[in-house]
Amino acid sequence: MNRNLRATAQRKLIVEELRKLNSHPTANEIYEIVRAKLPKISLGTVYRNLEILSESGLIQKLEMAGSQRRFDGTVEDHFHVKCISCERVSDAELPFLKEILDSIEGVNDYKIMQRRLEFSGLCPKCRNKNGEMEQPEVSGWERHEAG
Amino acid sequence: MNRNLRATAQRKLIVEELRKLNSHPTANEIYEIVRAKLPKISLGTVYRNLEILSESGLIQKLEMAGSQRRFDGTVEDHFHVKCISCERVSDAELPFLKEILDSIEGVNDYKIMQRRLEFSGLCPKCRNKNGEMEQPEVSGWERHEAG
DNA sequence: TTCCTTAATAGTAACTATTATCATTTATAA
DNA sequence: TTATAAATGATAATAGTTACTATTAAGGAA
Repeated sequence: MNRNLRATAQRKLIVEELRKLNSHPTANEIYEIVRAKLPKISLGTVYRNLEILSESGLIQKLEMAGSQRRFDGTVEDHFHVKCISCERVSDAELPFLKEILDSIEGVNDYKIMQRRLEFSGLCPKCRNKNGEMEQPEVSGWERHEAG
Repeated sequence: MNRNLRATAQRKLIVEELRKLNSHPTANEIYEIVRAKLPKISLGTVYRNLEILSESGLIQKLEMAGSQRRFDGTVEDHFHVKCISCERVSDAELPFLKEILDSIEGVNDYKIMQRRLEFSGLCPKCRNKNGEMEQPEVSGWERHEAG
């Protein structure tokens, strides 16, 4: 299943730069970073390599709900927290929870192969700026009786 | 925060049809369904209403990792399981886990406001068709020492 | 009831993130 | 050193979603 990956300059640089970061950049952010050293690299090459590299298990592809795909130079399985205000993503180590989730092998007759847990909220910086956020409320014609 | 929603035929129909289903249709699938009764409705109207209705808490917007947005006529908070083969999404009731997750109010100095748990795997139908799936393996120049 | 204001609509264009295509270049095994 | 197939850069295409705009129609006030 593992195709033979050639060690191209572009590919090596993408892995190298990604491993330097502990942020979780998007394909486009990675493109901007590697372009500093390899100005002729194309965005398509970045996308293609991020895909191939994550398929091969060399990097991790993060598909967070409702947002753009991000990538992680760290392969170890961990959870993520996303700031709903500035969109940044941090790692969350919660071994206790990881163990509980991994023990769940079946739900509704599905054979479970992946468990994804993702928190979102306000990061320390945005928490100060934003104060509190208000909740929407239901009213009017739309209310219905029972679920 | 809750704007005054007018009771248009389009809006009422979208809510009504969505509440009939226990599948989790995409915007386009909802468009096809309501078009049967309101042939002149436009896709933009469907998108706009799904957005407004979920902001108002009348329906639920599901942003599953790596896939298209889906909608749920049920507002009650619950988890989902997605089939990696046919893409269909089912509900998962796991009150035990829900309680644990809700008790987590902070991670890495983030103030947690939402917890999303999402399983994926093979649904009963696809499990029979597909048998087992293979794992990718790492090899070659790319290996690096420690994380 | 009729009128008025403004939200909502249909139709369409635009946009964003991602994938595909293809002629050319280049890593690597023979 | 050369042959070959993987990878690249440039660009077009696609999918899903959002924005725009002239027109229609809720729903409160007169």
